[in-house]
Amino acid sequence: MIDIKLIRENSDLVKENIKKKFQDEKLGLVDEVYEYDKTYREYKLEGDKLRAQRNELSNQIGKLMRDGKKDEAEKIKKEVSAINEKLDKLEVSEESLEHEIKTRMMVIPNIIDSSVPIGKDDSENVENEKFGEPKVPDYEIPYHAEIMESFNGWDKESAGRTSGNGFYYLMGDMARLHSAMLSYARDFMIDKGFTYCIPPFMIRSDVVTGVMSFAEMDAMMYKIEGEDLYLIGTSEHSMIGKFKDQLIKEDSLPITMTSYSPCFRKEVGAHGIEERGIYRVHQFEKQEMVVLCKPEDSMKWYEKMWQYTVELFRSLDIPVRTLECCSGDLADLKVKSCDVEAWSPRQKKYFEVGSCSNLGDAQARRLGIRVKGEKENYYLHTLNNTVLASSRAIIALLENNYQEDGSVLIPKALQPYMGGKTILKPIKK
RNA sequence: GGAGGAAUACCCAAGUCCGGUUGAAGGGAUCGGUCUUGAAAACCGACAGGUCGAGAAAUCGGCGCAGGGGUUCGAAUCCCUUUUCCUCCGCCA
Repeated sequence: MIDIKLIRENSDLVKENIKKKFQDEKLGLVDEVYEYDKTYREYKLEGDKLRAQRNELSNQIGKLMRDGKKDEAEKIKKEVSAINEKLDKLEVSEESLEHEIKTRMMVIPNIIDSSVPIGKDDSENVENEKFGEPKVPDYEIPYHAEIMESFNGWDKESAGRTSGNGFYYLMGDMARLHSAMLSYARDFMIDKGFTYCIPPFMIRSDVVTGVMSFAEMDAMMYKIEGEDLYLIGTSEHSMIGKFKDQLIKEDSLPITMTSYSPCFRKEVGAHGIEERGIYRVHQFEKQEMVVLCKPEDSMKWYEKMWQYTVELFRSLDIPVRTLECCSGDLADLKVKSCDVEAWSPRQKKYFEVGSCSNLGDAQARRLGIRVKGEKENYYLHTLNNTVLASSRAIIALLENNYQEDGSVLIPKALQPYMGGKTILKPIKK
């Protein structure tokens, strides 16, 4: 959510931004908000005056009653009743205007950073930088599901029976590898000075609408039946929600956290669950990094954060690149975002393993996360980035460390978490 | 899940039964000063947070005692409701 002052003072900028995001259908909202807001402030001023009058007169009644001047009090009571009648009507209008403004403000996209490339959709995202040599061995790399199968490492069929499409059992070494990578990612971030957190895996609807747009909510979130609770799609949701309605001391910034959680996603829309394997699934686990900082520091943190993920994947011998999200592909709350993509020697292209985002003050404004400033209070900036998402990371690791004989080398960094094993040998070919 | 109790400002806390100069006593903390070589203590003084609106500003006004709603001329105070915490009981890894 943007600051309504922007619409009051510079609505052209807001419109320009909507155009950059190719959401022209939302252009009208800006003028609507402008007009509603103008009327709302008129009504509020009038209402405030009436309320001030009422307060004044009620006080008088109090005094008269104490002095025992009942008749005079009764006279003023009638006056106040008349004011209240006017107010009742006015307040209904005030409230409905407030509502109209809010619903529009909730869908007007955040102002994107000037550095964001302009483009319609994900096909126009821009490669920023490559890290590590994207090698293609001269033997064929099997599909990751087949590799896992060769270790008796997964069971899709049973998961289909228990839970349906989009779920899986990880077994044996694959399950261990999964946990090992998450543990390694956790320790990696702890070493960077981030605070390790385990948050609630379910959150209320007011938190959900605070951290994401309605479009994202519909496509992602599982609702618990009969309760005001949603399964989180990422721990970012609970970690940002943690600060809802808080006034934070300036000297406690930046707040840098690395959180673990399972992630549940409906994956409705564009791609859906169509591929076999564990590329796109309803459930995975993720180590996340979340930063709350002063507005002027958020871009610095953005740069740092994606670099941490790159560093982590490079330490696992996985080549990566960063892909900058273009304006049209950027979610409405985001100021700037890039994906970290891992190399797939099988597909001979990169695929997404993480996403780093600067949300500016959008989440803070929606949730009321403010900082006590020296002169005045302000909304802080929030950022989040994937450290490591279990399912995608396993694919990247298996493909990039696959040997011709079907074994998989375990990168040095991971060996302590795998009981010292240096290689996994297939059980069946 | 059942039965009780509680929620007041940065923290502690009075006020709630019995509605009216209480937007809120008192204490702590904080800031300034006196004293001191310096500090502490003591004493003196200041300061009450937040948010919305009007205004060039000084300033003024609305809201605001966990959230929402109601009764009333008027609500921290009465009623309903939601949430959270505490105690006890039940269930449980």
